[in-house]
Amino acid sequence: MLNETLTAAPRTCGDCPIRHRAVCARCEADELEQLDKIKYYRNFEAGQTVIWSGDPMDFVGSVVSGIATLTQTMEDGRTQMVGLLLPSDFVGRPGRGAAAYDVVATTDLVMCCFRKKPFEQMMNETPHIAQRLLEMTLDELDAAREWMLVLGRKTAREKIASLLSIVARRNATLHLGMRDGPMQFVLPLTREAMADYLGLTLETVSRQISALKKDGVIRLEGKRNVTVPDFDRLLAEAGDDSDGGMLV
Amino acid sequence: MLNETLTAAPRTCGDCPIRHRAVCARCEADELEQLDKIKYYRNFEAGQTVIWSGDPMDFVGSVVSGIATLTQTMEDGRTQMVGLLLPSDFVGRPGRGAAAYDVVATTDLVMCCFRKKPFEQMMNETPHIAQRLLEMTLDELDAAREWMLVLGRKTAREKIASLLSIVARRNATLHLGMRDGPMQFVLPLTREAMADYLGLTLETVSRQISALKKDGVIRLEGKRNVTVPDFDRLLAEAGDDSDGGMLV
DNA sequence: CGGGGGGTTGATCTCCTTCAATCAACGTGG
DNA sequence: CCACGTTGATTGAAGGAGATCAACCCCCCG
Repeated sequence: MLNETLTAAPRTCGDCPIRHRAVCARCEADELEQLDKIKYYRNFEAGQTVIWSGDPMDFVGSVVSGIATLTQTMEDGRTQMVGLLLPSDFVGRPGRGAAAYDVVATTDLVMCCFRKKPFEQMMNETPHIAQRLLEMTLDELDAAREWMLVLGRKTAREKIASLLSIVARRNATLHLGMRDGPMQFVLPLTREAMADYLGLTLETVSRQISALKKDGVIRLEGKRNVTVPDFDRLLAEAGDDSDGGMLV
Repeated sequence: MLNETLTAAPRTCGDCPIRHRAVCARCEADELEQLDKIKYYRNFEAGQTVIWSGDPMDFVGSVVSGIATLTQTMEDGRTQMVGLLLPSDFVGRPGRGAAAYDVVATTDLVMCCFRKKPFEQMMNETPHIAQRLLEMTLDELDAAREWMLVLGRKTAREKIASLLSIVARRNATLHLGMRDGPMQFVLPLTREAMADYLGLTLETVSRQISALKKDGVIRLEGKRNVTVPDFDRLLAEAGDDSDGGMLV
């Protein structure tokens, strides 16, 4: 359960835990070699800002381990998370000079960065990268649209249940396709981060989590360790149909 | 002002009003010829459903003229719009067998459809299509994220102002880059569609539009014709900084 | 003339926010 | 070792923005 994230950069692409899921997933050996020449690792501590919105970006890259958030902020300080970056997720937009969002490390973070200019050039030459990036972007677009339903139409309780089910599902697929029985996982977000994700206040998040606990939908050990005794029940609370809207 | 949309399909790709902005934008003459063999036009009347979520999709395509909406619906009937499809926008996801969303024609609609299988094959062979689709998908993702801020953190009044400013801006860029002076445009959506877009009820939409009118932010002729005397004022009401968060 | 779709407006209710107090865990320095 | 501050979280009380329920209008069309 622990140690699902490395804390150090892998030595070579062969060692890389995200080798088969990141933007480089489809690359051949020679293409990896090319990428290797323009890549470098960067480490961030929990809480550190990776990029400020509006700053010039001279790199793009992948999350190797740890979790980061993508957020937008209004002048008066209201903030909305618009992306949750997990290992293998891609950061940055080829062709864009400045960052559009704040990127903040939620946990300790390792990123595999590519210098932007040469990466863009490689994209034009080797279709494997562009193909994979298209696939990943389409997936993100689907996730964003799913989230628009959550933000626009779901109640606070449903929002929390939706977030929990998403984290739970991701955890299950990560850890060798859910053995049935109660699922357990660690919430990677503070109450405030959850509120920013769901368009709520942190007080409401806290209240609804307590309510779900009281109603037996989830169990808690400490603040972060969640157990879901009945996943279908959680999905029902999220307002999803029980097959979970699988799109594949 | 009128007749910005054709009501009939173009005869050839050369005539096509979206030739330089759609998924085929980067194609060479020979590639267009190839596309021509797998394409066909379809017409829909206002209100008609183009695709039902969950239905098998044997085509993908572009909006040639008219407007369509992408919506998600929960079992109890709550619906959230997750995309507004304007001329040149792409419909469908290569690689996916079934539709993930309802697509409904808001106005009379002409679509340029490609049979899915051969289109997917062309995508693998000609990078121009995949490149353009990636670009378009990244733009859509940015739009979706902008919308997540609107849905999650803005007030009803700000939501309406945001929607109006988006429609206004699109109209301005379409019609030869805003001559300054009051902008005018036609709202392409009913109050109910706006509500579905913004995560509100149609009553709230109506009230807030009335309020913006009373406060002089907009003027109305009939229900649909909007005049914006001071665009910066509208942006301020939307909670955007006056440069409009340009990302380029 | 009747009917229906789209829109506006009013009254009431409710869910979530706001403001505020309290708590537990943790680290730090005297 | 204990007082103190900090950070994340919980809980309570009060208020408000928007939902809900409902009446009504306008206009087009059969």
